[in-house]
Amino acid sequence: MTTRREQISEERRQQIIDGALKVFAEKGFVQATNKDVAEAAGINSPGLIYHYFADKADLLRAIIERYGPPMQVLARPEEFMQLPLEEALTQFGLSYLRLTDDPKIGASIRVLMAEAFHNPEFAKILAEVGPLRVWQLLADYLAHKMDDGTLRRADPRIAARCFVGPLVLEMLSRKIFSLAYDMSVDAGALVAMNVAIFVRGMSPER
Amino acid sequence: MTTRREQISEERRQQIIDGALKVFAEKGFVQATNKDVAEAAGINSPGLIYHYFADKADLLRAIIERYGPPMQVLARPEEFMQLPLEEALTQFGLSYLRLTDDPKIGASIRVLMAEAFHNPEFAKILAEVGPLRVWQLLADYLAHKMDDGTLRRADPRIAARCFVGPLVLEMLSRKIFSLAYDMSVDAGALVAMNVAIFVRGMSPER
DNA sequence: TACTATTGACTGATCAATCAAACAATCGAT
DNA sequence: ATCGATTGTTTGATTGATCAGTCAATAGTA
Repeated sequence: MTTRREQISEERRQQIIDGALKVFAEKGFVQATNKDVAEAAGINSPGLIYHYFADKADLLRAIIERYGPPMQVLARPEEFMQLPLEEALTQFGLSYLRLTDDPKIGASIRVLMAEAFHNPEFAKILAEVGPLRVWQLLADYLAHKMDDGTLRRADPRIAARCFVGPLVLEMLSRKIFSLAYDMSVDAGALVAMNVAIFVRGMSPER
Repeated sequence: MTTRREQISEERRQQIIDGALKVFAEKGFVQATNKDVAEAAGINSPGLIYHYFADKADLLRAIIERYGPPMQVLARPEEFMQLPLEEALTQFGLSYLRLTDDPKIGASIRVLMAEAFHNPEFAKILAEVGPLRVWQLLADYLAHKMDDGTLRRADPRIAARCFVGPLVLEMLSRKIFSLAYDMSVDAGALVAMNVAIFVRGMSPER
């Protein structure tokens, strides 16, 4: 049973996580001060943070747990493996780009990537639970489609990278680097074109 | 005429820039201390840095001037525009990936990208002098090839992104994130496959 | 009353930047 | 050549600011 007190306590905790996420995404983990976090979280004292979290790094851990990017495609890999080619690729592309539609997930990706930049250890762990697993799924799917003759034979890992590259670039430039201004390219159009090029480019030779 | 004194002075300056580049690439600009820089540069006092540079940010400026990524393709745009399709794309891809063969340029890209993460202002400037200009060149080339019937009609900016994406992803994961370990993919093979897919995928419909 | 939540003052550490003094090279005058 | 003056280089001690984390006191709730 959760008492009223535990509820409020949980809300406060969440409040602080969100404040930290906002500040970390803007200024980076190192430059964000506890005072910044307290202000963004709407609490009056930086000291209170330490009632809920062990230290600054613990805040980062909490952000990962709360907003670590999920990926819909990954949730049902067997289903994904059965989809026809164009549908699978389009769905893959769209869910990849839709990841950052939730600003909080977008912000958390920003924070985690920035952290990975300075910390190879962390980068490795992050890559393994995130992108690498997803790309492996895609590589497996492509290998399957090569086996049944829908696609021409090639190294499926390289092929997967060729398909995923433009998606990563889009996410990176738009959401992470906020470079939306002059290269206003529709996400849907990008995915459609990327799928079209890839499917034609990988169709079996005749 | 450069006196012996000016020579030594210039060497010291360079020494400090290299030390700073090393430390900034490893720990990030904010976390790197002047003491770190002095040690990496092989000088005995952090105070000396201020004899050669106005402040810490000035060190970053010096790194940009010294190691800001050049791009061979950009040097002779007219020549590039005249190349046949596969050759142009292959050359473009290889020079893109070769950028980071020089560890110092690789390190500087690391430093600048990490900085751009925390500073939208800086990100915009960096993007404009670097990637955006290169991608625009590619988009122009593709538009040209669409006009003469070598490629099918499409938005050249999106097409350019589809081609560049895998290259950026490769550079990012390999050199910037140091994720070389388990996905050992040859750069040449990646470029070749990316070109092949793109050329077939964008060839005119029959 | 007993317990938890909250505050803000405080501490100790770190670090960018300054500075005065020591040191070294260069050069002109003798 | 030698000397001293001048200029540029290097050092390490110091300063002042910032900030993560602590703590004792206070407010609020069951």
